Amino acid sequence: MIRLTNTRTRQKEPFTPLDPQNVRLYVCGPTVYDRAHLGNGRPVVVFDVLFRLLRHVYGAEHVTYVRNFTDVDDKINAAAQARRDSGDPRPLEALIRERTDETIGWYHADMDALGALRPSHEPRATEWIGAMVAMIADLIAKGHAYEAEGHVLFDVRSYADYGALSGRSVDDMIAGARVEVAPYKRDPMDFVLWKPSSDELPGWDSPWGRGRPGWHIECSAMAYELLGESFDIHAGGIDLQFPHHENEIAQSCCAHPEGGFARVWMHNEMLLVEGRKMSKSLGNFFTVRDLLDQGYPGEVIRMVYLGTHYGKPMDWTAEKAEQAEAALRRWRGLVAGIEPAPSPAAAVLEALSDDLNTAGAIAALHALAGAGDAAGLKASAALLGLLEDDMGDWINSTSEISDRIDALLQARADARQARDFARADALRDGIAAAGVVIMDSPTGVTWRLGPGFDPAKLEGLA
RNA sequence: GGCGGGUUGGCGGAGAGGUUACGCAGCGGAUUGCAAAUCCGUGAAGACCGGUUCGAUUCCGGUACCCGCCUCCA
Repeated sequence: MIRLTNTRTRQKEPFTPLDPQNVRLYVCGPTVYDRAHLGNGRPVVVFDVLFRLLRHVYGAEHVTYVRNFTDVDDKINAAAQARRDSGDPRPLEALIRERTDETIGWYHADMDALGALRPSHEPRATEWIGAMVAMIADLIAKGHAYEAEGHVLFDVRSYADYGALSGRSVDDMIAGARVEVAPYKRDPMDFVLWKPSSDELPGWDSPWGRGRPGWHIECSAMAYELLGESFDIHAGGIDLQFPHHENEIAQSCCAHPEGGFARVWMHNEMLLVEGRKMSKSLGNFFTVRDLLDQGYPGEVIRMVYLGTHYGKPMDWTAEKAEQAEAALRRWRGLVAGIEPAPSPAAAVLEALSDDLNTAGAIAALHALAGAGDAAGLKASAALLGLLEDDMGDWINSTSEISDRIDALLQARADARQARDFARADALRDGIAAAGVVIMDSPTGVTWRLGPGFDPAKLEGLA
């Protein structure tokens, strides 16, 4: 029995799919204007574990996972416009498409490196404009939206439950007084479904003239087309709870009052770096690719993400990465060449079933490792997307490095044989300082690469 | 101003109204030429003030501090 914290009800609830033959999950994906930063990776990994858990429980072919690409956005437009200003003669639409194609390629590469399975569908907003226009027209027809000065706006006063997800009333929000008031809005909280595009901006023809969709409508339209008017789980970062998810609910429930839209809402908490909010001004802003390029294996980053429950803020620290790497190296040594057990350990499955308690699941993995249950460890770790064969390349060294280390260890062995302990210890300390863990045993010497292995430090040792 | 979340041992980080979380580090031991690795053992906690209870770190209320959202944002 899976239990999930439902943001909508603020309670942990037993999860019962609408249709166990087709469990449906929607996660808000990235706006594709740049590399995914570390914070973007957290929901991807967290809800990838949810995807894996659902596949395990209901069968891989009985879970549908949709994650969108937002490729209509002013930042994308600006990036394309900048390219055009610098002399690129191609039309804006082509430049935008090139930019978003490139960014999606990066996104896939980076998320693949984190061990995230590809969703069942990854719709791009620009390919579903027709569905959005249809939904907007329907909302106007049903009296939930209105046209004003080329814009189409959602009428929040027409939907009594507006604000229910985030626990605010329209009046509360207006009292907050930071709402941008446009003269054509009936209510300051009304939000844009469609906005006009000038000639320098991408646009599509619509009953309201050439324009482009507002941000929120794409998720409503694509979720409806791919998952139906009711589905099981909608997830994303807590920062999306308001206004994005609130607006999605308003649009979807008004357009399809026969359905309930998402039954369970899940939100992951934000990410900190060394205890502080990640921001460009603090100089602690980095992308997943930055970390990968610095030599942090994707699997290590993934393990750090999963070390904190998704509902709490997660602090990225170099120390955590080091500990995760050390544990993974030990575990990979343990499971090398081992066939996974037919099913994951009950303790791991129970932890994950309890509101995706990944930290608890990792503790259970430690217990399996401690008990020497390599087959169980490998099968259980797979549920978390860890210790999988295709993610283990980072653990292996090249034969060149391996030969170098073997040669140094042979020199040390010779020195020990000659009882030249000063030289033997100097070699040992030098090898260890490079990040190689040396393991002496009665049957011989073995070694493995430890955290922070730096092959350059092996140079100069002899 | 409005809404929401958090505060656990040296550090990270879970569960549970009463019984060991777990990991890292530390300490003791085995082992070692000395170490490392490994194995065995081990001390240490729940912001503050009240309340409920036989009993609360776990439930309720308040205080303090921290954080997020309310504007593009995972």
